[in-house]
Amino acid sequence: MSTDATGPSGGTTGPRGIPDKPGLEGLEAVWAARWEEQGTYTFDRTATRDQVFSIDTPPPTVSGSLHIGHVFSYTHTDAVARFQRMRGKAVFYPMGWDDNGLPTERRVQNYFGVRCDPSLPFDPDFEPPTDPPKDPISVSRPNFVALCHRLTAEDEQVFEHLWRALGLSVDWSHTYATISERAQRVSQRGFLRLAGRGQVVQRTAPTLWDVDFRTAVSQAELEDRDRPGAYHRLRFPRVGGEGSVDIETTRPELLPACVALVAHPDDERYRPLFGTEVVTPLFGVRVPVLAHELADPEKGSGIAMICTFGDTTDVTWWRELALPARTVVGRDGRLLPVEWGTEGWESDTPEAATAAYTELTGRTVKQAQARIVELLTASGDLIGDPSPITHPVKFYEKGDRPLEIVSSRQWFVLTLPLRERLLARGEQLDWHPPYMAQRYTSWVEGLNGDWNISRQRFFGVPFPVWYPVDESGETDFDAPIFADEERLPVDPSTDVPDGYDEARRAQPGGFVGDPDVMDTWATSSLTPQIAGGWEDDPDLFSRVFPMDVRPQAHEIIRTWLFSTVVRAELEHGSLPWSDVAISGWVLDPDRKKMSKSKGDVVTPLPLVEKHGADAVRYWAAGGRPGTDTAFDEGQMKVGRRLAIKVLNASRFALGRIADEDGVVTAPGPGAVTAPIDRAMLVGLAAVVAEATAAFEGFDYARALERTESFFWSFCDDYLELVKTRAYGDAAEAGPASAQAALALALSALLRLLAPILPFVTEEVWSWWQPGSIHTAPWPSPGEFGPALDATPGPVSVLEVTAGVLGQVRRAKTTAKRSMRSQVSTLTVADRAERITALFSAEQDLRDAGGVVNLVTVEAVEAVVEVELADEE
RNA sequence: GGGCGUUUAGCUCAGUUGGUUAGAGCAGCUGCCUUACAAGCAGCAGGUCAUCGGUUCGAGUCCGAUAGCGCCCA
Repeated sequence: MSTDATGPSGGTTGPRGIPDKPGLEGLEAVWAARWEEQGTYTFDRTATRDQVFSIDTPPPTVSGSLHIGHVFSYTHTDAVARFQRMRGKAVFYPMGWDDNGLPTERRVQNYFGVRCDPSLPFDPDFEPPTDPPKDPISVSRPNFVALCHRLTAEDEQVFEHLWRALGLSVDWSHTYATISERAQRVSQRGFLRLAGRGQVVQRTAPTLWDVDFRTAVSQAELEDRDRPGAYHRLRFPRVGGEGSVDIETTRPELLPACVALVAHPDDERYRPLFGTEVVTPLFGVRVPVLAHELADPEKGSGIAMICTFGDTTDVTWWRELALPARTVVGRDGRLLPVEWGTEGWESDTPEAATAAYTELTGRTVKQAQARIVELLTASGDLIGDPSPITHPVKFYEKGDRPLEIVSSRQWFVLTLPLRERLLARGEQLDWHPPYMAQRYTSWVEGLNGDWNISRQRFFGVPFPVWYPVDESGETDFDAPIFADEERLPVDPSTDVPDGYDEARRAQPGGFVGDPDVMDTWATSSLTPQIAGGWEDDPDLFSRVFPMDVRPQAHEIIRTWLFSTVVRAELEHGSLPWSDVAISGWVLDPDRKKMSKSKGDVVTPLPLVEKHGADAVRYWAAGGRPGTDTAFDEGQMKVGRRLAIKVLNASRFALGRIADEDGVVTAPGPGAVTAPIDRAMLVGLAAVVAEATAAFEGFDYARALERTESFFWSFCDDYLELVKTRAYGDAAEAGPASAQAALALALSALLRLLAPILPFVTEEVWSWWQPGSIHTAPWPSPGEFGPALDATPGPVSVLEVTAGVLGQVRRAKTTAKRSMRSQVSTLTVADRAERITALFSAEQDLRDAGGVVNLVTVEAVEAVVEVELADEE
């Protein structure tokens, strides 16, 4: 035995020989190190685009917790990557870390017990305390950002360790981070290109605003949550006419921001009022009664007040009906001071308005609502009691209080004009599974605003923009000073625009930097450009872009997928990739999504250690594309058994086809002459074809299922049937045929399983083959040689023989006899062609079943009788 | 409110263009030390294919409705 006990070592890659007692223990560490050392997964930069398979790997949020869902979806991608590599593609499989943005800020705040105060100066000696203090320490923005970088670096190590243990075939030399200098440069360059083409503009506009995080959020980050509320019926007197109009609102505190009433154009009740005016209670403001189709006649009294701004419908009405804005809610979620009677705040009764509004100023919207209800009740303008309802309220997906809509200056990517082009791009994409395209389509169709990319946060990519400050100290936002592309990345809070010096920062006649950072999606939407070296490495970019596939989960179709399509369309006039592979979720055994709050999140690394990486991957690969899958350790045990079976079956087969040093002694494909051996290879060829087609369509689960099913019957039936013959002298035709067929089948089966079970297949491959299985050619039916050329008979010899063998086994089991016991007479009645097939494998059947006498009878109906020999 | 997916054995899931008696694994039960594997092997049992209706010679499969579960959008 030439194998040394320490396993593979550097240098040679020849066969290592067959171990006496093969096992799965430790394969992950051995092979992960070997792959790294050998550069097995290194991207071949000389390959041209048509020879490349490029993957836009999802960068995991490193500040989030590792969970089993990561293992699940990344395994899917890795299986496809490995298949494509074996098909001869140069696979571009980078890894990214998403460390940019709010999740990291939150984690840093909690982990170190700090809070960012941008007004503080940088403290070069700052060190966070060992234990986070109860009251957060205020630190400068540069100190805060440094802590973010420190923590994410640690988090990335944890992820990388898992990915390596799991055997992802990533080229680690192409790793990026979304806050890295390169990602910042790409993000800023992308922004400048958009600005140069007028596709991103700055404007003051109604903006979804989280009052706790004090930042704008985009439509894509919204979620509806059902919250209790109440309809308040308010009475608006008519101007110059008799009577009044009652409206119902859930936001009575926004009455001072009311700019109009609105009803459906076909609503007979309100038709006569269109074009007339009413007066707001308490504040005496004249507002028009208008018509718009979005007013719902069924809702409340069928007529609503438009406020600036209570919800997104208000924004639509405000824009389409060209209404003025009266802003009352500030960025802290409290009511702003107002001077009634001045321009924009005209009132018939300014003194009364001021008196009422003074009661509200400075209060939160919730407090203001309680107070205004008291005021309206006292004035008699609130009709009846408020009627409680439950209604959907818009929240920032990471937020705790309902969003407000405030007017503010933000950068918007103009997505609304792109709607038709984006829909067309969605149709050009190959979706796996296809029905996921619907999520994209309905999202694009439902777009109701441009994409706000400004965020009033600290840890992110800054805008490469400054603004001039005029002689009176006012910032001129309409004349932004853009950074030169050559300087990127820049931080306008510390860098100075060309032609200025630092002394003029925030001075009259000087400049100020844009204080905001970009939405994380403004960076993540450029992952193909960041990973592919856009502009920084044009040679690489031309070889990998547009990419082949974006793998991702379905819940971020509206964010990540959508925004990536937008950026590629605007920047390159193309799709960012040809295919998108959507993975499902991991559900807990109750079929609910696993969630941290429920405490049922499963940490993956212990599972890998317990069952082995191949076993965990086997479970993951059982989840079909797009389908949610229950967490099931039982499936991991099944996977482990499969891996062990691969070891044992290989050891057995190799004992017939190679010497103890792993040198193959079996004859070539031309020696396969026995009909049963041919039949086995014909079946295997069909599996190869099916698995290949499945992998090409990103259906790793189907490929695995077919391969696994064939492999088990190969072990249980074929190996048992040819066992005796394969022991024979290779100089004879029978043994030679069996040995040649075993060599062909084992080689192909190992390669078919390699994308799912990379460790055990590599281990076995190393016993008798040079090089890595993961760069070996994907199997093709052609390699089975002339064995497939013979016209297959009407029935499969293997199927018929295995069927009869099964009957023999059943008889022995029923008689509670050992499988070794002899069959004195086996009588088979069957159709002529099946009898003929059986006879072509007669000796194998006799050997495997211990059959002494074989009697056959031609019959229409198949009957097998088994007469067992007496026990000795 | 509109849409997408899903419902098959106790559990997890296959079931391709409609075509014998609906399959597999796990769990259960009964056995077997069989020179690759007891971490194994052989066998048994277990299903009104969610419900109702329709098309068809024939429906788990196609069509329509209903219900449960999950999700997307408004």
